[in-house]
Amino acid sequence: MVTMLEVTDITGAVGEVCCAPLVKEPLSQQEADQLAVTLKALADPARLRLLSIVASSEGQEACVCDLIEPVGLSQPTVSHHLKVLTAAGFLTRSKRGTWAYYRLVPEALGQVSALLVGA
Amino acid sequence: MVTMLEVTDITGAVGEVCCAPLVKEPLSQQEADQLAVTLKALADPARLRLLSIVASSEGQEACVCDLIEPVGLSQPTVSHHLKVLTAAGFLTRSKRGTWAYYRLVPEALGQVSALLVGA
DNA sequence: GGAGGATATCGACGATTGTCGATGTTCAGT
DNA sequence: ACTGAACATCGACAATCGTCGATATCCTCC
Repeated sequence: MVTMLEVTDITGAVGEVCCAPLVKEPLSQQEADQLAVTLKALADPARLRLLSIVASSEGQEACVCDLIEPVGLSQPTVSHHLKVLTAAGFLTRSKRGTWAYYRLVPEALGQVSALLVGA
Repeated sequence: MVTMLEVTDITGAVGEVCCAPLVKEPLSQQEADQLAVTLKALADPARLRLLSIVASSEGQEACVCDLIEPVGLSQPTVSHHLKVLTAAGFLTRSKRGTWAYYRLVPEALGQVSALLVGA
């Protein structure tokens, strides 16, 4: 069975669909599939909150321990959401000691935004 | 059972979450829920293709009969997706004779885009 | 008013998703 | 080495989603 999470180590799929303005010409099947995968990663309340918390932290990075309590979900669930966001290219992960720090990929949201509206 | 489609006649939820830059400050639970609903409407290959076909038609509108064959799905399924897009505020529906024409709401995508990146 | 065409709704089905508890893994300090 | 802490993975479960065929609704034209 092929699950979405198998693309985890692709290190971000946001940039792969490039410069195809949604409103200008019809999307191909592949373009639509790619963009849908990226948007699906964003289309969840918990992930949106996690992303916004990371984005508004100093250095635009935060460790998992600081994210669990604000979103009010279990640690495995938070870990899962962070993995999805990372696989989609919105976050990067770096481990320092026992802690895992997730940092925002600044251009990622902008690229999605550019795909929706014209470039 | 409460389904997502019961909000069909809300005539668009895109504008309701206003001016909350995702990257500036953490989203509240309600803001995240709203934005997630809107993004979920977008996060499907078939709907993205339908939206882009409508958007790139003359007058940015198209009737259902012209949409079925390009996306390669059954008529009920296309109808369903158009309803979701309309409920989310990306399309409007107007019936002329036997035909139903769906037209792009031009500002809708821009508002979502503005929510993702800074205003 | 009956027939046929365009679209919407309904009911059902398999597939995917979000969530959790339990467990595994890796690292720091003693 | 052992313990405890931080995080990831696993397996399971309920809920949601995308899709279809069948059917209902609405309109036009003869």
